[in-house]
Amino acid sequence: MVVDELSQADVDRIFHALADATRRDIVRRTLTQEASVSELARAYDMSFAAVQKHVAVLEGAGLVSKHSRGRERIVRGDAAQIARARALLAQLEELWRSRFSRLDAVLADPGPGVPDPPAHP
Amino acid sequence: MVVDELSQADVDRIFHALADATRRDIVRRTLTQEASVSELARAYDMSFAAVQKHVAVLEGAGLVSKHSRGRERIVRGDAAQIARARALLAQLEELWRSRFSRLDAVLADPGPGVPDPPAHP
DNA sequence: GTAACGTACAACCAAATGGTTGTAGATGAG
DNA sequence: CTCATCTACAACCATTTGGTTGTACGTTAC
Repeated sequence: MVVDELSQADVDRIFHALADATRRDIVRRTLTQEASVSELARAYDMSFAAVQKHVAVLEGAGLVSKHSRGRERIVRGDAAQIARARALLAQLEELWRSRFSRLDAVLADPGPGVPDPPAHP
Repeated sequence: MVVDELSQADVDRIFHALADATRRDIVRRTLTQEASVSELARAYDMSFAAVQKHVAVLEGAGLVSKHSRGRERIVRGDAAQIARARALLAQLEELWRSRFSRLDAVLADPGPGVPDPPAHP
């Protein structure tokens, strides 16, 4: 599979979730070591509820998952979802590398530096 | 340089700019072939001003650049900025792959393999 | 059992977002 | 010159976002 099934709305959610420094830090942290929501909340200068909301945004984007452990909710970063986002960007770059394959532009505009224009009888 | 100088606010802008399907499409389009703002505007079901705003967001994030050509403003996608965003995601993934190397007890990290576990008498 | 902890969720608020319309300035075409 | 085109930008509006506080509930510790 080149890019697995991600709707535009899914991609919207992923990039939106990554467009916040606190959320990126939560992903970074929970990728290396899972943590409870309150452990995360202690790390940032905002209320518990605010951190809870950030985690919810990340979870909605599939960038972290939560599971229960006693009374705690353990948050774990999902590297696979990040890999999907990276693949999307790689696709864009690939599109750029192949930008000259649009040959119909050549017909209208031979451009400078074309030493040997094709003769057409 | 591993990651060139991008402030957190820069990264915020890049991912926020990518968190919209119309904007991603503009990037896709202008990566393969540059286009004027009005050419772009014709492609979407919204006002010229709305497209103009999207282009401004992309430009603020460094994902496209604009230059004048007569009375037109030509928009061109910037693959280098996309590469930077991709590198950030790659960094996160790398962090994940090395998540077991965090043995903070091991101050002088001997690296993977741990050939000689310390004896404690 | 009771108290403390961890979480969920609602209600509220200021600011940002994404769209609109309208106006005005440059530039190219006839 | 005159007119149409392309762009910039302001003003406005509904919705979303990112934060707050407060309340309620399940779980662990004592």
